[in-house]
Amino acid sequence: MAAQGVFATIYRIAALVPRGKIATYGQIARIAGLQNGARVVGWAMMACGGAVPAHRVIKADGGLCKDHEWEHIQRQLLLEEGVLFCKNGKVDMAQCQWNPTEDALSEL
DNA sequence: GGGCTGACTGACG
DNA sequence: ACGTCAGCCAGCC
Repeated sequence: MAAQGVFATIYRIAALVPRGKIATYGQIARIAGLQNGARVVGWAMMACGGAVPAHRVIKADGGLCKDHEWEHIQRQLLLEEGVLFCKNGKVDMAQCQWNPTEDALSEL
């Protein structure tokens, strides 16, 4: 896989995230084969154009993108999917962080 | 064809 | 706890 670049792999992984769960940029990057390619993932999400549930991809600290209108949309979508939020306004990663299974990754 | 930028992360001072 | 530095890949000038 990844013949089209890490890009395709990232989309593939992001699409595997089930409804009501979330994953971090770094997590997806690591799965995609990148050790510190979180930026690539973030950029991929920006360019996804809705092709993948980018709203399920958040920062490692449970927060959304620092300052963007997208943050509001993301939070709203996550709430609709049943993702829990902490008092600080961050995602309850302990409950909603996606735990990728080997079976799911084998489809990559 | 070279260099900068970006929805990030983790380590260091 | 906060600011800075370096590392990854693809797209744009």
